[in-house]
Amino acid sequence: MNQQQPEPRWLSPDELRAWMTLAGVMVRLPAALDAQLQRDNGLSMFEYFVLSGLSMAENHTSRMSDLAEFTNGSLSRLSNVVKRLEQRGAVRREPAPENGRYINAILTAHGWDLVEAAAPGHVEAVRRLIFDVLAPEQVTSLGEIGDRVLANLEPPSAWLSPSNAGALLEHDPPAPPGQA
Amino acid sequence: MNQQQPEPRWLSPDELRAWMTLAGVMVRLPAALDAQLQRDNGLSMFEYFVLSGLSMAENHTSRMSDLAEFTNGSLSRLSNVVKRLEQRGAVRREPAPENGRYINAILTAHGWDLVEAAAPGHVEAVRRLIFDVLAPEQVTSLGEIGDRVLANLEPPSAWLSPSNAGALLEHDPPAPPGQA
DNA sequence: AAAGATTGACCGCTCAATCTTG
DNA sequence: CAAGATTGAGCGGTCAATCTTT
Repeated sequence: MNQQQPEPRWLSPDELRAWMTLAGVMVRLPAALDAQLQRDNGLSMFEYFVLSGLSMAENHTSRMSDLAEFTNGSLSRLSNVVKRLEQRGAVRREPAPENGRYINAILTAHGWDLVEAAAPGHVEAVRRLIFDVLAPEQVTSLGEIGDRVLANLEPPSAWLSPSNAGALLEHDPPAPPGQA
Repeated sequence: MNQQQPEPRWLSPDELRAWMTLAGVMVRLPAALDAQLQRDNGLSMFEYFVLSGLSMAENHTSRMSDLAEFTNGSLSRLSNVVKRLEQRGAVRREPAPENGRYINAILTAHGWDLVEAAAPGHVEAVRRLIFDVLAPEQVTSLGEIGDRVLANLEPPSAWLSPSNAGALLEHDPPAPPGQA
């Protein structure tokens, strides 16, 4: 006992500033995008990602687990959200033919209309809030930085199906609004 | 009527990838940092920012509005959180002497102990999850990118006191753990 | 028994309404 | 009456327990 713990490596001024800024972005940017979607289309960003993910998936169909991964959400959160989307007629669910444990979420025609209506405004907001203020090389840089950080970040335990990750997006989108 | 709406400017493949990555980071990074603080110190990141902000403020004191700005939170959220922190004995509140409309939040000795205990682990997590995987020039780049995006982002309406913004951090920190 | 998914109780955030001070 | 702050109702997310299919 009485083991001396190592002096913490504090952040340099540059790092501290970058971190404070990043913290601000992580809070305010999603809030701004959520506000736009909610106001114009009555959707949360999470709901939009669900519908958008399905719109890009083969046969507009995706297993709940894959969809959870795609949306960066827990399976239980997704389950709740999909239930509500189903009540709104935007999605339906059925067990996968090949294995009854898997549940497929399927975009309905009405769900398609919802994404299609929401996509332009959302993409416009993303463009205005992010890419319009960045130089092209900053976009590249942002992508690389994000990739590195994300690769170092395991899914917040209790999310996710252990086995097959990322079946989504491994083929090309059948059609628009595959935009995010 | 029948006004033709402009064809939406979709995202380029690079932009789309950057945005998907960023979306992942915005969800998973806060979750990871929250998990560390919760597990090791029983604090949410928001609570930590509150205590940390006070620890850096003059006399360990800050107006509720300034603190809300600093923490990127709504005044009402802050009010609820500070109430709980007060019940835990980490903070106390009193009206500002010069103007009874202003409420000052003040860090207690116990609150100081809490931040001091939590800071090393939190900073270590920030370092491990972000700066350890980035080259120095990427840190610079991240800071610039974040600044641009943030500058373009007004506070989500209903947050914030209209007048005096950012009284916090305009003087130098009295002491550690001023490390965010 | 394990994987995939769902459920419900708890907790915290949001929004609008309210209170208080100047 | 306006600015600053608080309150409470409603809603949505989390976590652990449960259900179902293999």
